[in-house]
Amino acid sequence: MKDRIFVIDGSSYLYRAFHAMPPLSTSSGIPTGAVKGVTNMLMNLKKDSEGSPIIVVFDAKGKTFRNKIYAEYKANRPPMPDELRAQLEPVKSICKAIGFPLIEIAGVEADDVIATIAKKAKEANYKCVISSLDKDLMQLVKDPDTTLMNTMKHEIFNEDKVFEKFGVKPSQIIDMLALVGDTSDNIPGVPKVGQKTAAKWLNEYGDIETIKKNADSIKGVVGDNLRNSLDDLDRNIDLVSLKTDVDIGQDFNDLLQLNPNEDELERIFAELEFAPINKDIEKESLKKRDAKYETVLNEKDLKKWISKINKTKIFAIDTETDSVEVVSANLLGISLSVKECEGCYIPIGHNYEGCPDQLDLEYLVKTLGPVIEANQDKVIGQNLKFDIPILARHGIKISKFLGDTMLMSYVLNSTATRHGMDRLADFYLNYSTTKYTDVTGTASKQISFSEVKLDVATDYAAEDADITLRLFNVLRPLLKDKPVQEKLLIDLEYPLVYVLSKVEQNGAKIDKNKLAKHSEELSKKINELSKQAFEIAGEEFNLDSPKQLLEILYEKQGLPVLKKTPKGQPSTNEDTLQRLSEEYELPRIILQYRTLAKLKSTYTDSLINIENPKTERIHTSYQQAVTSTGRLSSTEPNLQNIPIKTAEGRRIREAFIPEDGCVLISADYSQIELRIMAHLSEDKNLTHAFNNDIDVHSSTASEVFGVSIDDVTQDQRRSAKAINFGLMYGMSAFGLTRQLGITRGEAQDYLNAYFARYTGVRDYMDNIKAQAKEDKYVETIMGRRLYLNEINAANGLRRQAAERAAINAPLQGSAADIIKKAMLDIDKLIREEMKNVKMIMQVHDELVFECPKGDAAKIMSKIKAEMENTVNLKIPLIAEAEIGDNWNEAH
DNA sequence: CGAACGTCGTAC
DNA sequence: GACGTACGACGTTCGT
Repeated sequence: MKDRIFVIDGSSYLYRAFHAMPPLSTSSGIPTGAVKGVTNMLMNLKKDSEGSPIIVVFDAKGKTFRNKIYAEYKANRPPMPDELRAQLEPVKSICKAIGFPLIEIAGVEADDVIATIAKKAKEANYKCVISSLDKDLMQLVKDPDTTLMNTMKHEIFNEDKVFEKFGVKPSQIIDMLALVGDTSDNIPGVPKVGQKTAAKWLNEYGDIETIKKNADSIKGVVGDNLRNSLDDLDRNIDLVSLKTDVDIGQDFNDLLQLNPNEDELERIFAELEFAPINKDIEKESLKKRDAKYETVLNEKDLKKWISKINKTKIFAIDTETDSVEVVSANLLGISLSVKECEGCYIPIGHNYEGCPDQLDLEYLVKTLGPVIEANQDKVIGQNLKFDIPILARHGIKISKFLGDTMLMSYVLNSTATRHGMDRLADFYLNYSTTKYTDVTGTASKQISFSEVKLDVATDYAAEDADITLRLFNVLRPLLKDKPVQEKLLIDLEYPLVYVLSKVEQNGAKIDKNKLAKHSEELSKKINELSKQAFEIAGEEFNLDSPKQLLEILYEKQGLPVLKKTPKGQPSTNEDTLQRLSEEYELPRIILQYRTLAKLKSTYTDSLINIENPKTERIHTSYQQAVTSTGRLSSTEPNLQNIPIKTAEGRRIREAFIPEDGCVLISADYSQIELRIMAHLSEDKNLTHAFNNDIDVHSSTASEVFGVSIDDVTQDQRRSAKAINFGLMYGMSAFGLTRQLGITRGEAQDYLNAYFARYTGVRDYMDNIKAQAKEDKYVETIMGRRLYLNEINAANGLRRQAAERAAINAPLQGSAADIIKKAMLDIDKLIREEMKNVKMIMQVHDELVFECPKGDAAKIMSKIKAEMENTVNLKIPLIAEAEIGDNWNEAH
């Protein structure tokens, strides 16, 4: 048996790439996302194939023999989207230029060509690997020398694997497909028969002929269906059986040659503005195997790397630690990379049976530390907000850096992918990284990184530095094409890394006793409520289980079903229970139970648990590259959703306290998103209200309800407030109906009245939607972009959701930009003239500080002024600040 | 037994 | 289906 040949279903690659990739395009607007995706996949396969022949097959236009058998074949296929059609020819050109033979035969489907090639390969003594997961092609695996491969996962479908996946042997695949049918090809199967049933029958009877003979012994509706479908089955078999005798128009041996045309490839890449990708993929195909990672264990090797750092223009750094807690993690090692595919790991804290001697931490800090510090403007990393403070605590101070790949990716496209390194490597480099849990294990079997053997640790850690460097080299040119976003990155996000890091490390002090006492009280009330609920229900059940709850409420108690969840279950959410509780006791108790259980589990208990034993404060982690709009998010704990609306909830805020002798200052932007709406829309009425410091909701009420501002009732103001908020979220009349408990007609009247008075807002909303449809993105005042892939989607629901996001993102995102800038400005103020002030929290439009009692009034007014002057809008920005002995008092 | 998903509820 | 952005607790389901 000779070597393998690979066969690619080009059309399926194209569709997969089209859906997997973001809608990239050239500067002139030619779509290129799918081309890039396919190119990456081809290059990847080329690398994996180790020089074996690769053949690419495309579907050609025209009716096939299947249309003769069955006129409706593929009749319901939607046409290829224009954006994809435009990328078909470039993909083919690239295939040819890379040198892959390309087959496309009019009136024959790609699957039949592939089947024919597989047969010819067999005759020529080749193994055939088909890069596809198409279930129609699975029938070919009946030959042990033919396999299918999931290229992304390097998973091979042989006979065993097919059986595992489909429950039948490859030789039974045709029969199974005939029984089940195929909605996407418009082939009707036996009604109510899916893969499971078909597999059951085939395992029992062996093949479709025997099933037909025994059709009478199959019971139930499916049995009837089968007996009614017998005529269709023969036709289906003909439809799903692949032809292996297609005239492929050329000699098989000619297909085994690679005919690359590098000049042509370069030309196409230049035309598609792919230049950097070309280089990287070429390198990629060479280097995954060749990457050289070394462990630095002695002074001589360390000196070598020090020299490399001094000579290079860019180097990547990454740290390994024994914990993810920045304030207490111990450094276990540092990895470096100065050149793609090269890297080192310098362990200092590994500790296991037989571990070689490592360099001393003190020595490392003394020798490497100054070199890193002197070369800090060459430093790049992935999420340096973690590494910089760790290094600083061990004596290596990096006070500025060249780049952070996580943030680069985030400003380029906040929604293209998540921005963890594993995802970025996959997305931008088509590289599958070694995962942390691959070397440490998971959960109960997890070991500390310090126990990971040095060779394994080196491969993992040095790869991290290497990949960071490679990512940087790919991302930097992409950013050069987007100077506004690059500026946002360098002027806002990078310096913010230091501020966030400091806020996280400052942490917030909590009154644990107070929380514990509160928790105790909650327990008692929760127990009482549970008892009451069980009494009414007549049995005990888990109040936390929506499933059990709906059985009790709707089945046993027979309450009316007012609303269902998206999955069709009767809903038990707050809204529904609220309405039910007007008439019934049980839902009212459950609502109370929920409120208290939530407070206890999510807040009191969890805050106590999460206090850091070393600092006796809680240190949240701010995520700088998570939200689509540019906001921060906060985890472990989430400090951005601490209760405020109810008195019981506010008790949690009372447990956030200052150090002895200090107070808390809370400063929050007043109506910042509405002000941005006024700024962006230049709406006369909205602008007037803000310019004259008129309460904006009262002002809106006065306009909408046509009364003088002094005559606005509480109820009118409440309605106006709902309208103002709803508008920023793209809310419809329906949403307003629910919010205010008014009729649909009334809600529509309100909205009509609003837009009649606020024409600037109306025009802004229309314009931003139109602009989004044109550009596929919207921008904030600082040029942060949110790409809206679904803004032109055929699916109305998704399209409308994207339209609402188009309205909301510039408002929410601009507010995020502004407070981020305010944080930088205030941090500067703190460093220069208020060293005794700590910034300790950010909650979207609010900043919380801790400072000595005596200076508080002065500090507060400085902070307020800084926040109000951080940007110049067409309307004034107002910050409201207060001082308190706990967060509840200060806010 | 852990990962992934669904439902619910908290914030701005 | 109908209001944007998040995180997390808890239960359930699914696959190893």
